Amino acid sequence: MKETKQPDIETGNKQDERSRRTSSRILTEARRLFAEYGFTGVSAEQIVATAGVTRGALYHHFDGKKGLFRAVLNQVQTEIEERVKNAVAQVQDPMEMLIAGNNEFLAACLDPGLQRILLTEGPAVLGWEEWRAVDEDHVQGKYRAFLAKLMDNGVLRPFPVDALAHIISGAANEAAFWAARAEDPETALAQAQSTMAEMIRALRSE
Amino acid sequence: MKETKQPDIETGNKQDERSRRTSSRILTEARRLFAEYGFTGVSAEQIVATAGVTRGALYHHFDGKKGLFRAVLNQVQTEIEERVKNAVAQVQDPMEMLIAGNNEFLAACLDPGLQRILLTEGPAVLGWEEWRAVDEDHVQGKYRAFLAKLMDNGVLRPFPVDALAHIISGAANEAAFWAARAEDPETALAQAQSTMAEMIRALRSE
DNA sequence: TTGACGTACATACAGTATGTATGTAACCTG
DNA sequence: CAGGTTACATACATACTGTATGTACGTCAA
Repeated sequence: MKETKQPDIETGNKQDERSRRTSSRILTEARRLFAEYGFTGVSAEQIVATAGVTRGALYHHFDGKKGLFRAVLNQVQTEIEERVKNAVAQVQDPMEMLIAGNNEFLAACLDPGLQRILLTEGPAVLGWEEWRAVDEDHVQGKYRAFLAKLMDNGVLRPFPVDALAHIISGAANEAAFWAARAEDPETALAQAQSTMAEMIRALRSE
Repeated sequence: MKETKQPDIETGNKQDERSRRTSSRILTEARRLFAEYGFTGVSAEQIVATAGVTRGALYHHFDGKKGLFRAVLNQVQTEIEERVKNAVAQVQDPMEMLIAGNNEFLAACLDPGLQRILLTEGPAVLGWEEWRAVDEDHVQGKYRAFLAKLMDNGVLRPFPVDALAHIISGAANEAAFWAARAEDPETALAQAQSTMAEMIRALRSE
């Protein structure tokens, strides 16, 4: 059976132990290599070679090279979800939660490897729709729901919530690209964060 | 000599005539097929076959498959540049020029094929940097300069201009993705346009 | 006009990629 | 401890890219 997802907690026997180690090593190397060379820039053979196995193992654990990429993307998304969740939990004001989450997302995407997997390769390899579906499951879905709540509560002025969610998300993605490549990424990050924060605050009900 | 650019106006002799027809047909078919299947989803052989030539012609006129894609992207960008320029020329108020240009860009990107070439495949095939460089030559460069002017004139509040330009551009790109896939793209487009317009207006000096 | 040279391709070939089918050793289970 | 299952490795068929080479046609000077 091809995974792509974690196989729900295995029993502790020897085969499963071996399985997990192998698939985990493939996943780790795939992430490293995809991050550096992109999906088409690295061959399945190179990935499994650095992981010390053959392509047989890859096709056993994942649904081909594309399935492997999917698994890598899910891992990346899960990590970002965690970071954003933690950042948001540290403030109380709803408006500031929005901004804190956005700031943390931007900071996370400063890593060029993560950025390439998530933002550059993701949509091209999986197609925009599948890519968005993955995102929806991790951060975008909750983000949109939160926006809707803020509008219901009258904190934000009324906007078409889907449109607004995509606009902000797209802004953040591109800002992250830019910041990561700037001469001084840290300064650029700060500028991106403050500029987006000001734009978001401008959406408040006056 | 590999082109990628138009070969400056050829003399009207028979060979050049043949050359132009061949490269033009390859370019046309490449655009159609890249738009529908993406860069990796179509082989060079398929492109030249529908164009009625062989891969020899492709490698003669373009710098390989990637060079062909570059040429297609440039064509797409040139068309968008033209559309946006015309739309902007129809209004006088600087603030409205900004919004009119943005609206027109969003409308242009409703076409899924154009969208795929420009926004999905572009960054993945060429890398974000080269992709941005192409964009810079066509619309992004002028856009940024215009933003800077509006800030100098005090029409817009002061922002880091690079950050702001990328934020707005990224917002537009993602809004276009969303609108094109919405159940009702026309309504979604209108929502994306009005929402972005409101956000842009919120940047004015009060 | 003609013959030499350049242009615009076509064809052939080599290298590398992917997916699949099949083999096999270790493991687990009744 | 036999029989089936799991976790891979190996072998193979197919496809795609780039390059090297061949060739017919066009062009131009003598």
